[in-house]
Amino acid sequence: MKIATWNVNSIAARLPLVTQWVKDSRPDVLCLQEIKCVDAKFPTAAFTELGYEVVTFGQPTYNGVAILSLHPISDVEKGFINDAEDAQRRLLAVTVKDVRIIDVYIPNGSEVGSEKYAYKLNWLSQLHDYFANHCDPNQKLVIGGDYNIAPADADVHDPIAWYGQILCSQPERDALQRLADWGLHDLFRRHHPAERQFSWWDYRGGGFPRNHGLRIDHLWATASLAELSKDCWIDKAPRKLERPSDHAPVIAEFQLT
DNA sequence: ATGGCATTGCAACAATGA
Repeated sequence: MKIATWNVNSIAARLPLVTQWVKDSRPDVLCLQEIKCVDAKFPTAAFTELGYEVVTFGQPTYNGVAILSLHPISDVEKGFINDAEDAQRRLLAVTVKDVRIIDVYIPNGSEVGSEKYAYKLNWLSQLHDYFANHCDPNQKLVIGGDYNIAPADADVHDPIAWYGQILCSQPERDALQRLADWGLHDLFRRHHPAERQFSWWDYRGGGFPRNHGLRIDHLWATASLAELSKDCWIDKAPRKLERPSDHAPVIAEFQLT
């Protein structure tokens, strides 16, 4: 069973590329972020034609998450428990084959010290509480998404240039560590302890050809599910195509019936 | 210090991203 995550930076702009990748890769589950459209405008039919069930939690212009699954989806939860109606749509949880799957688009944070940075740290705190109060570290659970945090310097092309900057600052990394301490394991690192690979490259300044990237898209799993994981990898191929997302998909394979 | 590139909503360029 393959579970994948991909920040597509607008599903409308990326539809041909995403459907082609889904046809080629056939993930059992795909968590999408930044769909940037309302639910009614999500191209659901393009994926049901490929055999997928689709759940969306969209909003116009910014944010929005969706999950595609080849297997039946149950127990859909949208957003945090006490979110206001107009809250930013960044969290979507489903159950597929007894695995709790949580799709997140963690806020970017703009600049360290900014209002958006405070919002990001608060959102991360809410995410921790969501796990602490609402999930069981002993269940099979995976959280996939654009975390907008490079967990360590090994996840950064130029750690000196990025030192203390947004996506790399210590408070962000500490917030991520709190989630890890709840009981989550970085599947890419588990299978590739020393590899320097990235999942996002800036559109500007030839970021991709120069491999000026960060590893900010992740699949983290509870221990019982991590034990069943066979590998986790980043597929750079779609980043090389015409009109790509600035993020590459991340995929984990599990030994599940 | 700034822009660099891309997307959306709007119908020019501002907001946002990372």
